[in-house]
Amino acid sequence: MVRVRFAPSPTGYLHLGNARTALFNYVYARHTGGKLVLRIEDTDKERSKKEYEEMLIDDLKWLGIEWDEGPDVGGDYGPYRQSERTDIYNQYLEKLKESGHVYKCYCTPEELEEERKKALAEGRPPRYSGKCRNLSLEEQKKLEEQGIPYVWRFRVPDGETIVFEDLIKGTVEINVNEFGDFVIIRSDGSPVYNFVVVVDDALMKITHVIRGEDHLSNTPKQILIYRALGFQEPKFAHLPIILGEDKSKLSKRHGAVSVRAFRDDGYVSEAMFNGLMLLGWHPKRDSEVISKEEIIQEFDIEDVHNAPAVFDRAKLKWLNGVYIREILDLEDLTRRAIPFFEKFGYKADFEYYKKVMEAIRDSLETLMDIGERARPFFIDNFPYDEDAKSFLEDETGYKVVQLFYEKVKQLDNITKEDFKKITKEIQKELKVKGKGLFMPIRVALTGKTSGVDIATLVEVIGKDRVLHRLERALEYFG
RNA sequence: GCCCCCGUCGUCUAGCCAGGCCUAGGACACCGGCCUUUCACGCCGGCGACACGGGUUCGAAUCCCGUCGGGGGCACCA
Repeated sequence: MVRVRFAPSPTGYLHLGNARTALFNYVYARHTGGKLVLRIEDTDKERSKKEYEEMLIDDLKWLGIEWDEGPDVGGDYGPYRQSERTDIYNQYLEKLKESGHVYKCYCTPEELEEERKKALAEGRPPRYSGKCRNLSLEEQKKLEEQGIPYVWRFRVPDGETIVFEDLIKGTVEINVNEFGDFVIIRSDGSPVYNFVVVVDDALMKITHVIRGEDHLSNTPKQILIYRALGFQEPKFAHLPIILGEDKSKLSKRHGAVSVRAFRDDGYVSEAMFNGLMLLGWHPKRDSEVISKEEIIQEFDIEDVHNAPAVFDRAKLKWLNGVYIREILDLEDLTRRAIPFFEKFGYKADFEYYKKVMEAIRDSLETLMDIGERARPFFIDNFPYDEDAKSFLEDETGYKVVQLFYEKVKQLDNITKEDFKKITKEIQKELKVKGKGLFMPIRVALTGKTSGVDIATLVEVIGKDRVLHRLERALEYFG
């Protein structure tokens, strides 16, 4: 049974990179019929916040990711919040003490920082010197009597090369001399990531660790701990990181990079899911528009591309448009669009929103575009664009609108068909066609030279509002 | 500085592991055309890449070596 996990630290919104990692884990779990565990890595008290955890969960759910075990749903391997697992970590720290894999280190952060700088300046890898490695009990006692705090360091065996098979990267070899004895318990007694991640993954029976490539160089440290504790190592798969336009790791500097931001900007979750998957993975067929179900069916972790990917906003936007105009069901789409209508102050009932969405969905890329494209359906007293005025300042144009007004007035109601019939009549009577015929009407009804299909517009807004707008235009340009 | 990872159109990628089917396929973007009462949508077409240099081979995008380039990591962060 495959067991994978997504283990974010609640230090902010759900970042696109993390979202993608979560997605790959989720999809892999579903593909293999395994389980996905959500674990909150909140060992950094300085940065972790409870409200961030809720936002994180909310964003994950919105994206369509479902987990089988986690802080909110429970499970057999909890607790799923690291801050609640302190006893467990202490228990395993004891084991490491007994086996002599760890020792106390009394060096101060200042001392270490100095060593670090010196090493860097001399072109050596900045690693811990091992100064406290062989302190005698008397020496330790003496230091403790002076009230000097200590951390627990893991004793790294000298010169060993750790080799592991990464499902994406292939064989990776790293010599442990690259890093010195590393801290696993802070001076305040709290455990550090590299230690807890191993204890948790092992105890939670994680079989595949799928995470960002930025963790690649941590892996040997973790493998050392797996071995020291006698745990079986999981399989590792390191996903290439996501880059910004400038090819550096995607961060806030690159603009909106949280799932929440895209959601607020009118992106639909299906498009985010699809789009994020495309960063490093590709369906077998040519079309890149692919549903969650099909992805789950087709996905395999070993098919993940191994080079970093630049996040392509334009493509995600296009994909979002595809979902809006071709894939989502009208009713569902309308429901999701309501917050956006409201945001722009466009008030109406559901049926009306639905008609509007039907009319404009083909021209939307994001739900935010509703502000622009839906305006003619809601705003009656609009300004006339400068470049649009000429159509009504033109004598024939003005006559077209006058005649159109007369004809609409005689109808009970106006439908698309009526509109076609009327304009055809005007065409004959005034001998105008094409732009000369439609533009004056368009400008009179919307104030613009471009936008939604006019026949549809008049049918949706109805006779009274059409008349009102025409009167207003005739008066304005008369 | 050291270590690790990576290098196919501007971008995401297919192909690479099992060398010939590749005068390198698709998608986004861009450009042009068509459709259309407008914008958009849609359709059609165009532009455009195997980082470089050696080797192995009858034959290399695919295998090997080197160079260059990019990225990540080197915390009492995760």
